[in-house]
Amino acid sequence: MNTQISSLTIGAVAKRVGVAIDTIRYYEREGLLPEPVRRASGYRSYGEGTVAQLRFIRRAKDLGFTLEEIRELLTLSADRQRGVKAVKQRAQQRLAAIELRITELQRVRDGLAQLVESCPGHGKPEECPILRALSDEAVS
Amino acid sequence: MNTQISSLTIGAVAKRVGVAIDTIRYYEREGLLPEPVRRASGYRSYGEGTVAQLRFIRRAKDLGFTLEEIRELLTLSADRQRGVKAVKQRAQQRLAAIELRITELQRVRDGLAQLVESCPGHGKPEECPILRALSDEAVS
DNA sequence: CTAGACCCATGATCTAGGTCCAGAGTCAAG
DNA sequence: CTTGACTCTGGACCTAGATCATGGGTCTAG
Repeated sequence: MNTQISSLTIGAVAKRVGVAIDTIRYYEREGLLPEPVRRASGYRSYGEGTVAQLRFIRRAKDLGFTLEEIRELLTLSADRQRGVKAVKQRAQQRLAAIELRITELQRVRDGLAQLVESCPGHGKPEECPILRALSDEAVS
Repeated sequence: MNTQISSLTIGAVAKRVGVAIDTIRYYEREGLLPEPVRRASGYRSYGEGTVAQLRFIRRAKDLGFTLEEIRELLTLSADRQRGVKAVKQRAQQRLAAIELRITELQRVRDGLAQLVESCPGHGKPEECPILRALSDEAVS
């Protein structure tokens, strides 16, 4: 049960997860990874659990969580029972933030698309709708 | 034609545009605003043109242009004839980048929404689909 | 003429998430 | 036992877009 099956160097972990060595040490400093066991030489020694945790971190980051939020998720996930509820809440918050951002971007896209369409692509700068829109008041 | 109608201090310009004084000086350093006329005291003296240009910058920023891109837009808009075409191209590029970003975010949203839906919000952490998804391999 | 608001230049600091470097020690293959 | 790859710590540096601090000069209303 308690057997230390594998012992990976930081470089091996980095390669498996596809992340830089410096990033691993950085996450450790930032409290996203626990301080690993050390060999006599001072080298960090990792097990497979670290690989999984590191993948967790990268995936959460891909979903747009900040490292701060991920640190919280990790704490929550360690809390059996109460953790799950809180994790779901955080995920819902993240979801809402993403949806808001999408809506914002769609507004921006629509505005910009209209400008691009209405610009002939030649003529005087003062007749270019894009430049006019950027210079004029109304921004909606 | 050449009359210096108004003479605004940096603070007055800042208030009109709704931007910090430091930001104006920063834009000047970064080459987004021309170096203004100075009073005998060394105070910067601005006309209405600067207010318009500053609003241009803020609006472009709201559309997601970087300051670097805005600097380019300003240069292009000063180039009569050829400027307009290039401006339109930049706007189209920006548009494409925004659309790509929207698509990416939609993918992320869909993934996260599915996780949230499938999580009961209670139970053991190892049964929570959110935590499982973050920990497990498949990321799609 | 003075108080308080404003402005000046210069350089440091901030956020986020890392990346890079120097100088020294360690490991493993041959 | 050497050589080359790897790792260690501590701290500096990076991007972008500002923001803040310091210590001083200026403007203007009363």
